[in-house]
Amino acid sequence: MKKTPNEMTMRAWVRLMKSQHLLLSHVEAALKAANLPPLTWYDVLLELERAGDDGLRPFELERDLLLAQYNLSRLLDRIEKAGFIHRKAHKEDGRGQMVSITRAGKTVRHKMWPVYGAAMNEIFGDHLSEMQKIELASLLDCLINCASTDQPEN
Amino acid sequence: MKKTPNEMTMRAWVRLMKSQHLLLSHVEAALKAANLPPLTWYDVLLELERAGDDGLRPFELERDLLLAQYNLSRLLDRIEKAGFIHRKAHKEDGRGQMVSITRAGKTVRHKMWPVYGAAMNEIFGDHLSEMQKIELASLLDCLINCASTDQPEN
DNA sequence: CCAATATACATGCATATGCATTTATAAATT
DNA sequence: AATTTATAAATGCATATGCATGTATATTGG
Repeated sequence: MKKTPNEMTMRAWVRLMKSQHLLLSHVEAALKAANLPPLTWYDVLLELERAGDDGLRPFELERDLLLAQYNLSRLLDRIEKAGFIHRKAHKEDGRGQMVSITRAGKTVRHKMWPVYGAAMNEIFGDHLSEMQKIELASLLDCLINCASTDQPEN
Repeated sequence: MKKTPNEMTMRAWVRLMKSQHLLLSHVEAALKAANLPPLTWYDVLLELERAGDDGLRPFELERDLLLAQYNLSRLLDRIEKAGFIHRKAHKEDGRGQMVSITRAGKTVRHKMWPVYGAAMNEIFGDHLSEMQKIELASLLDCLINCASTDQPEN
């Protein structure tokens, strides 16, 4: 069924790409304006904060955040260099490591959230009703599930 | 009204980011697997093909494609180097130039479309009904309009 | 007409991403 | 136990992106 998309498919596709781009740029710009790290750092820090003191293995972060392995490896380098995470060798698995958030990491994440959240509301949350958000989330959820099951990637 | 987003806002936000990421990766991977240029090239080539023989000014492309100026400048470098576009000085505006698509550019765009289209259908089009696509497009359209009017960027 | 400012585009430098490969260890197979 | 295969993570190299600034021309306002 390798057909070419119909009109409505293309319209929805383009809007999805464009809206995401606009919304993400807005939030990134807000963070930058506040002299805070980029959004990816927030995602990592949040995962780690939720994971508790033991932290997570990089490959777990990789799956959760949909990041490529080499990409995450270097992202962790940067965040570590900034002092927001801590890496140590894994006790049992000699190949691996444990990544945990530091106190400074928690602090910066807490400083990021109001900026992130406000920007999210401003560009997104405030423009849709609760009902619309539910509909949107449901439509996208369908896509995400299909994509995750159909596709080999992740 | 700098409030923190509510639960539904966050759910919808995350899904929007995640779905776009999954869908886009799928299409990019399909193009790469077919030894074709990335999606951005397609967008540029399509705009130029639609624009006709005279082509477009870079700043017009910039607005249409939501690309940063310096970013577009280098993108055009690469596409030009590949022989898919042609740049020449603008006749009246000494600062500017005209960018037009070459025959090879048209050819490659035509080769890209079936791959792009098939991937789009596979990961997106085929998983939503026409009605759902209309709903989705409409919801996103609202966001795009708000973002474009609210925000200074573009 | 000329100085000040704005617009169009390019570029040096830092950072980020992708790809392929490498290193190290673990698990599985014989 | 030795060999193969799989998994965890890092890295050299190419490409892409962002930021600030540079260069050239155009426009505006005195």
